[in-house]
Amino acid sequence: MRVRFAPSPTGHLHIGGARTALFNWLFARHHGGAFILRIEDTDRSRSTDETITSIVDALGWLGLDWDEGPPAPGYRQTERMDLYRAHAARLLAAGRAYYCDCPPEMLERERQEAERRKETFRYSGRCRGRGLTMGALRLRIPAEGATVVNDLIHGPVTFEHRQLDDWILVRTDGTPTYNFCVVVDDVTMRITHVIRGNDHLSNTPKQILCYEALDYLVPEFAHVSMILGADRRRLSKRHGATSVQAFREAGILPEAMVNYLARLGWAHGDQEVFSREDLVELFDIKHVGASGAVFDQAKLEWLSQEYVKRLPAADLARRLGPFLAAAGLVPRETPGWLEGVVETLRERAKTLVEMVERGRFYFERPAGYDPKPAPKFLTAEGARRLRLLAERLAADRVFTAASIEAVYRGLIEALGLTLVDLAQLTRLAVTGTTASPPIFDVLALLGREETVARLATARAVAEAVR
RNA sequence: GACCCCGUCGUCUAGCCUGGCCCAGGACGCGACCCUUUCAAGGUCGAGAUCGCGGGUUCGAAUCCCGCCGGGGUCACCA
Repeated sequence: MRVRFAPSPTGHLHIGGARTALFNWLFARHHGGAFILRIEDTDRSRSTDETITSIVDALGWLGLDWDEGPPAPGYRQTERMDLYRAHAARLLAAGRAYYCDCPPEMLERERQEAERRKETFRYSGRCRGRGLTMGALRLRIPAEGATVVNDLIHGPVTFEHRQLDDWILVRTDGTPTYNFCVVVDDVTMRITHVIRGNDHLSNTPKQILCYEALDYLVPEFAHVSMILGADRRRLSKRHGATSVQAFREAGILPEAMVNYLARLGWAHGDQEVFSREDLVELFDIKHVGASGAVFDQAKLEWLSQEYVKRLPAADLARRLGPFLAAAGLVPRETPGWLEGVVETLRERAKTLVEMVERGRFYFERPAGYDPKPAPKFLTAEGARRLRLLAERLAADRVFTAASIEAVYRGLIEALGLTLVDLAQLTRLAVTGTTASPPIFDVLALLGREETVARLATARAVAEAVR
């Protein structure tokens, strides 16, 4: 079995394209077939090498590796012009295609006329029997009968031939049209299953007729539904982030993206979390739903955190690296330190970006104190407590979460306080806010010196208030 | 407009082929409570779907049949 993903490089890889790519990849891996990447860059003006690179990067990030495709030559339509020419010649020689010299203005007039009569415009077939030797090349469509697309997701879909017209294979300037390229490419790449977006379903009968005219075997088709925005309209930039790149930058984990995309339209009973191996093993194109699916960022983020929670600390720490760098934060060199930090943050971050924000205080001193709780804690009494805390912590040689806790327990005992009082005061002093991971872990990670220094700073502020 | 696709909690879905186990199950989100040094995480409970609507078949329909409505896609010498 051979499948392909054929994006046109007109921008970043879109979420919908990513899902189509994923379904193709899963299908290939599940059946031990080949996954091919082909770049549909016929429309040169809109294609750039940057966008191709961007798509390739996005697929790489998602872990969708291809068995055939770039950078090997021959997988970009612009490199395959000879193939299209040869197939066009065959069609012409076999009488399955003919030249048409109807001027565009005339066709445009007919189109408007048809529109006025509230009819679908279809080419009249004026040049069918004229035996011209130049012009645009059109495919001769049988007038009678119907073509049925046996879609793996939708079941049989019938199209009457009278709804179709003799479409253009090759333009007057000699360039092949998209629908023709697709057929030639799929056929010459020996694609057995065409899994693509639902928006191509209507084009499929035209393509099938072309396969038949070429006397080729028709592949199987599976048309995946569209991804919709909250307003149930096709997902677009208007709905916010839609490129894979954007989610990557937002710190979503790729395994979450893959898991989420797979679950969007496909299900395996009640299971929600699937490893890549699970997906490869369980994926079945027949269980892909036929209806459109609304993209739900909240659920994606939930899944992302599921992976944040279960990834090995070292792995997570490594992945956090680029995000820390982007925020201008530098982790300590101490072996295991960043892993420890990440360990305290994983239960409170859905994305790597959120993890950086929530853990910022590990890397730099608080720029200020949260104005809401500050007046409550940074008082004369607060200053006294901070002094006592700093004194006792400075004397703690081991400085582990356990030893620090002992210091706190001892002090609340002596002062007749509860742990919250001291914990929140410390949080404010050390992180700038009253929400943080378990405070003893935080202090242990910060180290004795840094902790004492931050307590001293806060104490100075508290005393100044007085 | 024509043709084609789609229509189960707000959202993703299971169930539909092979009617009864479904006065519809799970998950996200939402609410409450528990746990608790804060925030989370976790646990428990809850609200939430007359299965798009209307007919029919049947002892019985989300599941089968017919009609309708709503949403989307395609109708280019664009891809």
